[in-house]
Amino acid sequence: MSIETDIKQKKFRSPFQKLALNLMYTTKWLEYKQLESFKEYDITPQQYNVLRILRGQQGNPIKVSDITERMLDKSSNTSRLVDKLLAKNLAKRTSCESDRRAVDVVITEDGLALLQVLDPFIEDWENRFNIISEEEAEQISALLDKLRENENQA
Amino acid sequence: MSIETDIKQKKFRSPFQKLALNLMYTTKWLEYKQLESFKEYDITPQQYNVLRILRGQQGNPIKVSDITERMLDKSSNTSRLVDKLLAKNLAKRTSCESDRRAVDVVITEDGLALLQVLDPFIEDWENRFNIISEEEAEQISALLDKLRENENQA
DNA sequence: ATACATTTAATGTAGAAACATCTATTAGCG
DNA sequence: CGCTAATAGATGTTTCTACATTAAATGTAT
Repeated sequence: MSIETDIKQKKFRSPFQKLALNLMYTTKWLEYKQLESFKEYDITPQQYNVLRILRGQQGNPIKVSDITERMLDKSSNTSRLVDKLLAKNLAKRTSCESDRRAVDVVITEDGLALLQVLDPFIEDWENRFNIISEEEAEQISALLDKLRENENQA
Repeated sequence: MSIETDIKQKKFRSPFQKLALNLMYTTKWLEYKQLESFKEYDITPQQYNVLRILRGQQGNPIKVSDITERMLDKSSNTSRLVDKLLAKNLAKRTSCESDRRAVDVVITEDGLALLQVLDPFIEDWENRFNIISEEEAEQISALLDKLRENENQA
C-alpha cells in the first residue's frame, strides 16, 4: 500500500517530505513486525539487539559501554537491558579484572539457543527486501549514510 | 559516517540486512534530531505529528479515530496525545453532535502559531534529503511502499 | 601522593508507550 | 422495540525510555 493511503495524506510538500515520512512510517512498521515475531519468545527488539551483539563477540566478553556503542539505539539503557537478559539466563555478567569499574558480559548457551530459534524469523523478515536488487539495497544504504553526514544542517 | 562505523559492525549477512539495520538506525537518528529541535518548544514528535494532522484539516474538526488513522505510529494513544495538546492550549475538543461517542478536535490559534515557529526547523530537517534528486526520492519511496506490501511473508 | 576530573555502570524518577479493560453510545437484527 | 454486538474514546497498569544523579574506580596533573 502506498504511503499516501497508509497515512491518508494526498499531497506532500515535496518528494523529500514524502520520503522522510515514508522512512519513519516504514521503519515503525518493520519494528512492529519484529516485535510481533519476538513476542512469544518474551524478548524485545532491544534485548534481541544486545543478544546479537553478544553472539557477534564469538565467546569473548564485551563491556557494557562497548555494547552501547554497537546498539542501533544509542540512548537505550544497556545496564537494564543486560539485567533483563541475566534474569532470563540468556547472558552472564562478570566483573572485568583489568578495569574494575567495567563489567564483562557474555552470552550463555540459553542465549545462543534462543538466537538460533529466532534466526529464521529474522531471515524471513529480511527476505522482504528481496524485492529490490542487492545493488539497489547498497545504493539506499549509501544514501542513508549520507543523510546522517551533514551534521551542520538542522 | 557509514553504518559500519556507526554500529561498529564490519560485515553484514547481506546488503539487505545492512539496509534493514541502516533503516532502523537512520530513522532513530532522524527522530532524535527532531526531538532535539522540538525540545525547547516543549513538544514531542508524536504531539507534533498530531498538530500537523490538525492543521491539515484547514479548520475542520477531526475525530480522534481519524487522527489515529493518519498517524505515523498507529499504536500511539491519541486520546492522551490530544490531552497533552489541550493542556497546552494548542487544540480544542468538542463533542461531536452527530455521534456522541466521538469527539471533534480542532487546532487553536496557539497551535497554528507554534507550527509556524517549528516549520523552519522541519524544512531544514527535510533539506538533508536534497543530496538526492527528486526522482531518486520518489524511487526510494516507491521501494519502501513495496517493502510493506508482501504481507504474506514474515 | 593528593586532589580533581573522568570514566563506567547502576539507579532514581518522570513521563511515554504498549496493551488490556471499561463506559457510553450507536448499529444491526430478530 | 429489546437485545446483543460493535465502535469511540477514556482510563488503568505495567513496562520502557529519556534524562539526571550517584558511586566506585581510574586517570591526570601538580
